Amino acid sequence: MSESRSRSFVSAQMVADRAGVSRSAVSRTFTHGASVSEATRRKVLEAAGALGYHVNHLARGLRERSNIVCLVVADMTTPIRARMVEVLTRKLQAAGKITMVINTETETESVDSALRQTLNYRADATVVLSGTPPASLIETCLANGQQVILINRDEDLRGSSNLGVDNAMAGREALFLLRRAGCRRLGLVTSNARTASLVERERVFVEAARAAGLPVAVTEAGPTHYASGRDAARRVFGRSQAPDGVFCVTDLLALGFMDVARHEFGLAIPRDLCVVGFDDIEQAGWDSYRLTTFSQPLDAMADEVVDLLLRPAPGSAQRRIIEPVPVWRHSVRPGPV
Amino acid sequence: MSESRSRSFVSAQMVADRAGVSRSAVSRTFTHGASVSEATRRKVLEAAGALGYHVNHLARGLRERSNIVCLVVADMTTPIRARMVEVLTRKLQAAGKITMVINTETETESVDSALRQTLNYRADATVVLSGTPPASLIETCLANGQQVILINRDEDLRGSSNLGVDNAMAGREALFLLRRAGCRRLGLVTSNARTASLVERERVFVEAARAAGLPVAVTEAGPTHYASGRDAARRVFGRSQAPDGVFCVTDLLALGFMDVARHEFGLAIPRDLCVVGFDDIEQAGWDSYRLTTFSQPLDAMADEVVDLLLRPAPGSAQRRIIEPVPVWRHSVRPGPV
DNA sequence: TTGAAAGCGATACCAT
DNA sequence: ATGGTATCGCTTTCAA
Repeated sequence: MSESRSRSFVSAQMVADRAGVSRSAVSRTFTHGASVSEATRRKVLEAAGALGYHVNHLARGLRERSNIVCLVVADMTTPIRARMVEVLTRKLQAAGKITMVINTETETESVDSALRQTLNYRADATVVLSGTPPASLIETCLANGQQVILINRDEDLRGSSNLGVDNAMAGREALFLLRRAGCRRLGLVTSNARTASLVERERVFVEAARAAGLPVAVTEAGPTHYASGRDAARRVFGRSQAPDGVFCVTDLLALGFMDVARHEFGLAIPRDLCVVGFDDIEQAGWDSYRLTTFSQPLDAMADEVVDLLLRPAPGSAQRRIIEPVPVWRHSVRPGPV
Repeated sequence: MSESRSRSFVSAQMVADRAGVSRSAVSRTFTHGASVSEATRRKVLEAAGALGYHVNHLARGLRERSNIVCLVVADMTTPIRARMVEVLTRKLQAAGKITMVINTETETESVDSALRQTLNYRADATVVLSGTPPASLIETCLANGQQVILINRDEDLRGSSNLGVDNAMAGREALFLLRRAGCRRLGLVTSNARTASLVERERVFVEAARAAGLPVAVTEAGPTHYASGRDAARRVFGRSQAPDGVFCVTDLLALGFMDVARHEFGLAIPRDLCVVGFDDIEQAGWDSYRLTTFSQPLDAMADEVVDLLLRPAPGSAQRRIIEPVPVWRHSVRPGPV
């Protein structure tokens, strides 16, 4: 009867009518591990197929978990972020979750409204890749039984789970690499984003260098992009005392830095200049760059997120640090010239 | 009372109880353009704030549109795809929609299950960026009142709206550029993906060249990635008759191609070799490449998608072709040597 | 195994 | 302007 109207979703009731069974039978057929006779099951499946029935997860989510996970992210076109989104959506999907992406566009824009959306859609969890959510809102998410997972945020907000890479290690290791290459005049290039991760890499690198008696010229460029790396290089090599070893806190910065150093100042890498990056984006491996850098173990991080989601005890908010892995390529000499 | 239990979402009823009004009043307060007295409104808002209430969009979606849009996409880490996803999520969000991302991982993997998810969550529309959905499923989506928008798919499936760039124009223009540069031995590099877009660019380029009396050596590499461009270059320059003008159907292919041509075969670009790409990914503009290419008008495409969604007459499935815009950089000479 | 019925949370319609 | 009620589609008791 009512199926003829089309142009609207088909419900379990319609399937039940057509199959000549009760609405409950239909529900059971699609609920894993429910008891239905083979005969009923077949009838239901047949009717469902004919009608094009699909279980309404919205309605299902009314009573239990929605299986929705929100991803709050800015700067999605950045290679590293794109990879994070890809890995997360893929692994979440494999775990039976569906991902809602909330694009906060700029790091500064309020994550606030994003968190609210997350609440509106009754997401089981929110994964924050960008920005700093206000503590009060996190409180609200938690109070509503929603998990909050912060990635590379380091803000250490109570109740939220934190996941990040060991930035200190990267800072120390970068210094080690440059010193081993015999670099004497060190430089550090960072962006004006000043996120906790970036600041930490800078701090450790500079402090370790200072401890070794090597001062570091710090250059703060614009946003964490290729163009900022270029700008930084122009500034750095315009000065009298140009560095011969530079740690760029991000691959994108490093790539822009290298291009200007080479094409505008005629520097040979790694002969005249050694460069270390961070992230190991795909482009870092391209023949024109062959950048020595640190790879973020994205798979491991995504696995951890899924694990956190599936874990029965969400109360135990924790902080997990994952080690980045050094990737030696050719932008740093293996030893002094 | 019940608010103390926490660990569960707060409902309109709780807010109503606390504010001492009816559940309807709460609903009205949050429905745009409903009539509530200022006094009631204030009481509701106050209670809602205290309780941390957020309208349940899942429940709302039970009766009317869900405002969910599904994005079916593979190969998300690819710069062009990442940008598409970014633009779409951003513009959809601005239009009051929320985006669900379904990662189909590989072009070949069944878009089938993705479409089903879309149906499960009662998405108002599905935007397909990758893969070829089976016609029958599209049928089902449409029958359920869901819009289907295919981007750069060209499969021309009945009922779905199609959006794409003018690949023929790019093929023709690429040839024009290379001929003007005085190239005599033409080459074309494509991937084994053989999507409609890629095939079309190839077809038009080759046919136009043939018409002009210039044969084209076609090289089909692996997937549409940087590594495939490198492989192609190795194959192409290993042969006796190396080309002096090449159209790579994708920037990623072009970049890999350029790197090998330069670093492994010592070719100077554009002196010894001219290269044209397609997509205008960010890296194409980097100093190491300065690739002449065509830019996909992603903003316009996203606007069109939003427009399609908001349009009252979804019955009129249409096909919109948008012109890519040539981006002249330095991988092609302005004239003969 | 099966069907009837009670929610889940919100909105639209109807009276008031 | 306000409150009561039906309804959306599903899952889950509870009886039979």
